[in-house]
Amino acid sequence: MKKILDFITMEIEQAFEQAGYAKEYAKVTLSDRPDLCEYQCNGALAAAKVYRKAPIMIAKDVVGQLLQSKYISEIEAVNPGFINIKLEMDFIADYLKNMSEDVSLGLEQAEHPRTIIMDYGGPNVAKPLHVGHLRSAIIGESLKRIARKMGHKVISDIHLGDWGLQLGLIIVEVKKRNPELVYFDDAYTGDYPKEAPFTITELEEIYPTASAYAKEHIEYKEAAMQVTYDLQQGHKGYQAMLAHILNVSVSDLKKNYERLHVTFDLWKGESDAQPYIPEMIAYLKEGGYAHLDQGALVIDVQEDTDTKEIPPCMILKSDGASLYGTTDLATLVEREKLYHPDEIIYVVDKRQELHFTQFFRSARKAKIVREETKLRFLGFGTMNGKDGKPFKTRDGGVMRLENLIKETNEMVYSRIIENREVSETEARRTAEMIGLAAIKYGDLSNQASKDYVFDVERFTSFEGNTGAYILYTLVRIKSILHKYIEKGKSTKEAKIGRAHTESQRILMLEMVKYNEVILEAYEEIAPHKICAYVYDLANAFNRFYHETKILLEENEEKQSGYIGLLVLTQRILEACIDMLGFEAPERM
RNA sequence: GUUUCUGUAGCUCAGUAGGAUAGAGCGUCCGCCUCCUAAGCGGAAGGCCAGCGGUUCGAAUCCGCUCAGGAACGCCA
Repeated sequence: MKKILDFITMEIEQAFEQAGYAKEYAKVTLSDRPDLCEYQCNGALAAAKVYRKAPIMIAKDVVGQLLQSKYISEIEAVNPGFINIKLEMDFIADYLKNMSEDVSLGLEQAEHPRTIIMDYGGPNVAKPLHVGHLRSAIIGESLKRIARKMGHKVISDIHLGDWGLQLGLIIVEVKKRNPELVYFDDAYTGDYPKEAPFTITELEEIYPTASAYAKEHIEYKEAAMQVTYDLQQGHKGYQAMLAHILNVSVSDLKKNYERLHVTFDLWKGESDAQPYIPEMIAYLKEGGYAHLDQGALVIDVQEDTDTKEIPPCMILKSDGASLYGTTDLATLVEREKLYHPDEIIYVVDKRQELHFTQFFRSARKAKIVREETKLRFLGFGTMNGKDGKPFKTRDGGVMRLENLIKETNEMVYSRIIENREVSETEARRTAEMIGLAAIKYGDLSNQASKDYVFDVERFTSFEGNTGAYILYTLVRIKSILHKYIEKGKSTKEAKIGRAHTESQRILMLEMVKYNEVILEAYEEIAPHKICAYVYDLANAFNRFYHETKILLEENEEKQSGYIGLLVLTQRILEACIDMLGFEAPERM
């Protein structure tokens, strides 16, 4: 379905041409003076220079062409040269009718669906999820859902951190504690046990212990580096150990991501890229893309237009071990081979930006990706505490994600039982839904690239621009529709008609924007635009709700129109929050 | 040091392509439940858009400088 703006722009373009001006000036935008008009065109102001004519004259010429229109009810040229537009009511009503008849609510489906790999999550195995992982998961999940709604094929990959020194450290520590295990017996040739020699709880303790110990004891660290190297060279016992670490860790991670309603199509990790590395290194050397520098293998990525020095991308350390640049490139080799993506989006902490420019340039230079493959880096900002410093627990430690969710839900729960009389189980279940909405909405309503303040008090408050407000609006709609159906009426027969009041018209104008808002959020990889929209829509609805007695309305046609609006508003809100990654309860 | 991001109401944030009177929420103050969930709605106060200069008919937005804060800067990821 065409966007509402397309219809109007089309007409205005025609008018510009008929009046003798270039149609490039016919850009129509939402009005920023809603008291004066609904849409506006500022093209006459821009055109004034070129045509050496007063902008108001141009505007008047254009308006003169548009006195008859299917879409526009009022159009006016205003000093110094604005063109103010109000829409035809029947046109709005028809547009909404068409939206409700479409499964995708009139959202234009991609003509040529792209295959997009979304790389987000990126947790380390053997380490519990903490708040640092929250943003990547929330933002990435939302982008995935938005792109899918637009009709694209999205493959999400968690890209586990399961390679590198951390593995060596874990293995060395396990060896220190249980040297008798078969994994450490080089003479052993049999099968390795299926059961892991540790639980997730133990694993979570092993890594920090080892890491701390390595800082104090150089020979321990060297042993870990050796083990890392051996692992990378295919040491059987260590490989088996890695499999255990992965198993234990992944099943725990799955549980936690599920709680966030975050899912991945692929649970690949850095280790999966390993098989591609030797061949890739050979290719990079032979092609002359990489060279030795101070003993390390690097790819130069400096470009003439750079204002700063970009250090080369390091492929192999001087001891021959691979590092993150290596695995990232090798992962790209695999992705090209298996999925042939049109686009890859990395949702990663913005502090890694330099690494990603190095890595992207290397990939391009060495032709590891096709020229038309788009590589995008969405760097997100830090999640800070109320003090403006990186989020910590009360005693200054790293906050585990589990605990953050638990605390949020707890807070929401206590607010629910303050306000409503509900059963314990319902209150708990509702608290989980609101809690998730609170966290996600709190995060996504900020621009991803900026740092933001995570304030549980504010996010879980039941007032103002919060996730709970959106859910509450939905619950109100559901409640009315429920009662309407209880009266024996069917919502399916409801027909959207002309607006009878100002608040109804405002609501309808808000609904009509859905299409363009989602497209914009997709193109700019900006979920916060959906948050802003969903808030405006909820606002417009609540105002309408307040002024309109829907169930008491006696005029059948009016009531039918109201119900039609409610049903469509519900569908739009639900589609939006689905793209944000949460859902609404039946009651709250 | 170099590079880069950020600076908008007391606080947390929006601000669409350079356009009309810079918008929300929280907090403060004032109204509104005999009526579909008041977790709501209406209203008021609150701004030199960090500062200075430039481009333009017109700047929060573009350019330059200054100030303040954050971040990155080859063998960690």
